[in-house]
Amino acid sequence: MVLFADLNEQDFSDMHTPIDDMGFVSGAVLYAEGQSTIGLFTLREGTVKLVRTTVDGRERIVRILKPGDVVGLESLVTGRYDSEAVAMVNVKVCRIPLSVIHHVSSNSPRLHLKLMQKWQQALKDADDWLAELNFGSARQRVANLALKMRDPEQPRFTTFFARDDMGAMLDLKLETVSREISGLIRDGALKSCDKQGRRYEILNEQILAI
Amino acid sequence: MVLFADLNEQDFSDMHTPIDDMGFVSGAVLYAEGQSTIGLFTLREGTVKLVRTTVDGRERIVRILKPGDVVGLESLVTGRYDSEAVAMVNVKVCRIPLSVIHHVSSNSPRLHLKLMQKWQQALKDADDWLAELNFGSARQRVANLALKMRDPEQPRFTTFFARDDMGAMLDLKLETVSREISGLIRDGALKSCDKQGRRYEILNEQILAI
DNA sequence: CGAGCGCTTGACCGGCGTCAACACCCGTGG
DNA sequence: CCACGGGTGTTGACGCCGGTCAAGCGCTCG
Repeated sequence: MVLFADLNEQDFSDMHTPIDDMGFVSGAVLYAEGQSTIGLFTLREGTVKLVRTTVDGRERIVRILKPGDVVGLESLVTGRYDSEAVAMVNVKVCRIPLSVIHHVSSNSPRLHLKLMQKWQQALKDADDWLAELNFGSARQRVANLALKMRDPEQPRFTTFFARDDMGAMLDLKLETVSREISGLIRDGALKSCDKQGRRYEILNEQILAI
Repeated sequence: MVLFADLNEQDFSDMHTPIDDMGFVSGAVLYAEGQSTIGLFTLREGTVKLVRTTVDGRERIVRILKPGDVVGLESLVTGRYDSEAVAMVNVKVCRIPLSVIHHVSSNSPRLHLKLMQKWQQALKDADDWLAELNFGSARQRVANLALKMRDPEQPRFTTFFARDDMGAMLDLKLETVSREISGLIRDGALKSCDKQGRRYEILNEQILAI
């Protein structure tokens, strides 16, 4: 498991509350911005977007979580969620009550370390997101997203999202995203693999890296 | 102190390594991106910018740290710094060797909690930075920065930075930043207090909040 | 087979970037 | 005390990138 991989038997025997295996369908909301905590989630399958709504009602995607990430980490400290979490596809998660984390982490240095690593990773992801995806021309943003979303097993392929989601990630309008993708295809950097505009093959990495 | 406020005598007696009180002049580099750790810093006075350099050589300011914040938290986990830290004014910091943190934190739940709070705050700051300052028109970005940088004691006043630094924060060119500030002054939202263009009085909060 | 949603493409316009000149502050040295 | 020079902030002119509005297409699912 994501958080409990390094625990020993003593640690496990300290847990009394059950841990729920849960599923959410695509588009389902795991929790809302500002909602008081119902525990934290470890993501087993699928992708989750963290969304913030600005005062003027526009939605901004601040991060994408992938399997192995923890969803709602901040509620461990504040008891509230800082953003909305939405399943981007059908996802599988484990819900862990805060009481379990609090109880075990005060006794297990191993869970402590794991939590620290999750915090560090989340912060790095956030900074990467800002530095790589929200800087420079529209072309560069889309290209960087393509590189960021490469399939770990098959690096020749990359997967995109719905165009308005991509716009909310990159601070671009969906039309601009669409145009830039078309441009990258024309320039021979990408090739479309499906008809829904999600999966692409990377033909020329150099062009994307500019 | 920032991290050790809640510790008891036992915790303190566990520390053997000295903690350095240090100062950096404006513009000095506390550490470089990728550098292996020399400990973490708690910021006592002044402001520090965290800078990332993109592959094509442009600089991006990912966050501003203020007194009470921890500088270089990530090195606690990875042993390296994820970004460059630069003093924006003359600053005073405490340097804490990692060995001290590691040793005390495995014995003190109080330090544990403090660290967790620092991680949470840093992550929230990062997400806020993205959602509030890097979204929308140039005018909105500058206005949001003005609100974010209000003086805690005298909320009527706010302090800006060098124009190119502001550009690196907001992903704007320095000329655009300058123009938008002038625009806000023309519209009666701000009033310049000094001749260097750093300190401004907020005359109309409504205009800034748009 | 038809309706609806999402993606693409086009035309046009405005906002921001670019390049340049200028103003102002400040430190330096005569 | 003033003259000078460099650094920083401001302002202007102009062009281009990306936003806006709109139409059209193709997929998917009823």
